[in-house]
Amino acid sequence: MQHEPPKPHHHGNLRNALIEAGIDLLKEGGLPNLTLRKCAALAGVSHAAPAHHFDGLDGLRQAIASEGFSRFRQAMLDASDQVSGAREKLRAIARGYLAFARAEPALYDLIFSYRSNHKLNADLNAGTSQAYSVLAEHCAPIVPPDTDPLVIETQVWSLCHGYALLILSGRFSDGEAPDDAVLALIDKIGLQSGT
Amino acid sequence: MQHEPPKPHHHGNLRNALIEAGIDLLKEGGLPNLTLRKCAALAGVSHAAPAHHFDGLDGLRQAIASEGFSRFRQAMLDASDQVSGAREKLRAIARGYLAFARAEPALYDLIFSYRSNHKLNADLNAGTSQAYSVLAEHCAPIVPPDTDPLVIETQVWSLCHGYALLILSGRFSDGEAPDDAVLALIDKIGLQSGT
DNA sequence: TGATTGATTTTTACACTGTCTACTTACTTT
DNA sequence: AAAGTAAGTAGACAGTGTAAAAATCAATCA
Repeated sequence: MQHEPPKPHHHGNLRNALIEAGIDLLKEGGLPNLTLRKCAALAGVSHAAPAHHFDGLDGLRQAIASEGFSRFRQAMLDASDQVSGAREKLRAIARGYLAFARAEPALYDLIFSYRSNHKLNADLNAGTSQAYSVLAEHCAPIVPPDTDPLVIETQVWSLCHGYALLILSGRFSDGEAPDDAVLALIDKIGLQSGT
Repeated sequence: MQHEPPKPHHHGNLRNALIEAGIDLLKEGGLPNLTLRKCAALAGVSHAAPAHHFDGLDGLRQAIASEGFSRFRQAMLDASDQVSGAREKLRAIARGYLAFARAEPALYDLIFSYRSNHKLNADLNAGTSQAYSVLAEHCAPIVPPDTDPLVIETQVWSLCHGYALLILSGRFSDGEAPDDAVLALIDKIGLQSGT
């Protein structure tokens, strides 16, 4: 039995290198800049290597999206860890959400670019579930007893998602996006309406 | 075989025909199905005609997006006209918003696919402004005296936009999307927080 | 050791796309 | 009627994803 680290081929760890190259391409030129051939060139392999590794362009995008969801989830968790209290943590989640969208707009675009008709692989499905779990767990404390948690989660998620996309669309000048005022609406989610 | 008369060469209203063909392509296969060459074939012209007319693919997409914004605006107005009262009309706007996204998902994707770096032509700019005006005018009555209208508008817009995209992502099974419960949050926008 | 085997990677080829240029047709103007 | 301009065509080119072959590499086996 060799305990030597495996040295697969020309390239040490082509799969990860391709994912990293793909993320760089996204940063550089957005979604349309992520092509199999550019990714191959950036990783120093032949143009057909990525397709074989990920079973086509969609597979590469799903692999990158899976990594993207992992980073997205971590951005939310990092923000949550800096405060305490249910509603404070929920607001922090929202701030982490927006921070990720602003820091990695193209990656954010990619992970939310899938529509219902797409068949997602296991990795990407797990990634989305784990990211959604973070949101759901932070919503749980503010769900009123007679309310479906899905409704509260969807309200929070919709507000963050929609606002993030309005920011990315360029609607607000730099530094003029009214984050706090807009996200203040989160504090009204889950409260009794009438009183 | 008769002697074929020379092709009309002058398509009556090629510009509109191409926009219509493009919308059909979107319905059929989503954003990636909208190509200059398919659009040309569907309109019965040579493959380079659309590029000449719209100055490239991006021009065609902007022209279609402009038409899309017009229909989007009309969908909101139609919904608003069916009810009366400020908050009722605002909720109706939201329902019209969702109805359009569900009816024309690819067109909805297209009109919101532009990022800040894109240079938009005059038509598209006007289209976005007119659509936003409908929202802003319906928000105006619920803006508290000491609040920036932009905040209220952004809260409503974010909620609708985010929720529409969650629906299109396939998160909810057919007929199980909790529209009313989620949009109930609109009723809490613009209210004094404490009380 | 030497050969085999199976997975990786390259090579080669093809169809499709946007764009560019030259060309032809149709209509307008003088 | 002639010239000129706009509209649409035809062909070529580089870039793209994909599929199939061919070549390379690492590990195993006799």
